[in-house]
Amino acid sequence: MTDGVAERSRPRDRILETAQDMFHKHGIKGVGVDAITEAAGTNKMTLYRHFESKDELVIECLRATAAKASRIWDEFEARHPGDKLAQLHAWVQKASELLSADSRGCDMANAAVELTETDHPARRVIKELKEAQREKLVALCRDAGIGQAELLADTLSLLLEGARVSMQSVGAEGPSAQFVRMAESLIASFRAR
Amino acid sequence: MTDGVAERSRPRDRILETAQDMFHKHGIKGVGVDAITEAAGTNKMTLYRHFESKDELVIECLRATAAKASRIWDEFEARHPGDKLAQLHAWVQKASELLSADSRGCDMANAAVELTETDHPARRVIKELKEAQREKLVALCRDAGIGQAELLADTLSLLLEGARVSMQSVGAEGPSAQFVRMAESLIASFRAR
DNA sequence: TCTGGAAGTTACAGACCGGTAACACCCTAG
DNA sequence: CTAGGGTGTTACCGGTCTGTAACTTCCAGA
Repeated sequence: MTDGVAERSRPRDRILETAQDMFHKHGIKGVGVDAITEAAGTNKMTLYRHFESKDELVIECLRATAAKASRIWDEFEARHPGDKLAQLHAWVQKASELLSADSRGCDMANAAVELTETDHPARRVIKELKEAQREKLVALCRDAGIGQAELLADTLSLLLEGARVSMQSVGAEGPSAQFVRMAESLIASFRAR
Repeated sequence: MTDGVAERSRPRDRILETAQDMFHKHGIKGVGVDAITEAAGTNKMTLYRHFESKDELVIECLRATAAKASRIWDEFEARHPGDKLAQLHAWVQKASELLSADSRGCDMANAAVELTETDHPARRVIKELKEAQREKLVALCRDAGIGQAELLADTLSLLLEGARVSMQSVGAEGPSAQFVRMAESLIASFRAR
């Protein structure tokens, strides 16, 4: 049967895509490799021929997710070429849209919550990817002409991260409902300084 | 052997305390009931005589955690009786202290991330407890004489929630390092309106 | 048409999981 | 001293987990 994953792509790609989706929805420890391969229309042996372990698969999924996020940033630049302030507003808008569309939050943050072993191989990858995203937002704020760019970027980061996790515990009608308002008035106040 | 849990309390109390600690450190799905009972210096049968299932134990742990948090709020009132603004600053201070002391974040939010089944019995408890905490912070902001009390409370909530989860993915040197500064300047700007 | 590698199949190992049954023990209240 | 409830012990159930072995099937390219 088809599972939403294109049937005629290569097994490795199907596994990666299916795993991303299932890890996102059910958590990492909430999904077994058997379930992934079945949903991907393949089998366990094929998974282990392409990924040396479940942990390795998790890491590849996180990288893929980060790559998708990166493509969204490209859209900002494409839609508002050179206009960094407009891109920052677009970031807020897009973040809000993703919040409404999906209540399971950020895969990397969720993974960090689930994978508690301090030496888990995925942890350093999570940290690297999150740091890269932070750098990007700081650069965007700075290039948008904001003075305390790091502080604004970090505040926006925490707001979004908080909105994503709040969504999962109290739902969409909780504090996260006001995210856009908070972010926009924050940007305004930083621009006024 | 002793495990930090008082040896001469009742088994039920030892189990509850140990489970809280282990769920907090290693996550819910990362700890088995065997490990809990062993660390609590008792056995599985005794656990199941006091709690009808692991899920039920999880719920009791969350309630206990919320009760501890509630006691912290009592301290605010005790230390700054009647002075709600001082209590709000104390809230910021205390939040920051807890952030520094422990990088595993909020048990309820973490549980919400781990327990993805929408009908999991713990989810409604999490929602109730989180909503109660929200109410408290809103009331504190309002009683401190702040106009848009709900908005400030929700913004502070998201900042703290974000700081707690950011801590787990990027560490203490990430955006969460600026939490106090963000919170205080936010309070100041709300007071100025 | 032949061949070699990728993919599928089945079965299994070994560990862990939540939860239960049956029974022995101990300690305290009467 | 005795009875009984709380507790400890051991063994087990059925299920799930990650990961592997051995074998078969399929299909594309030479």
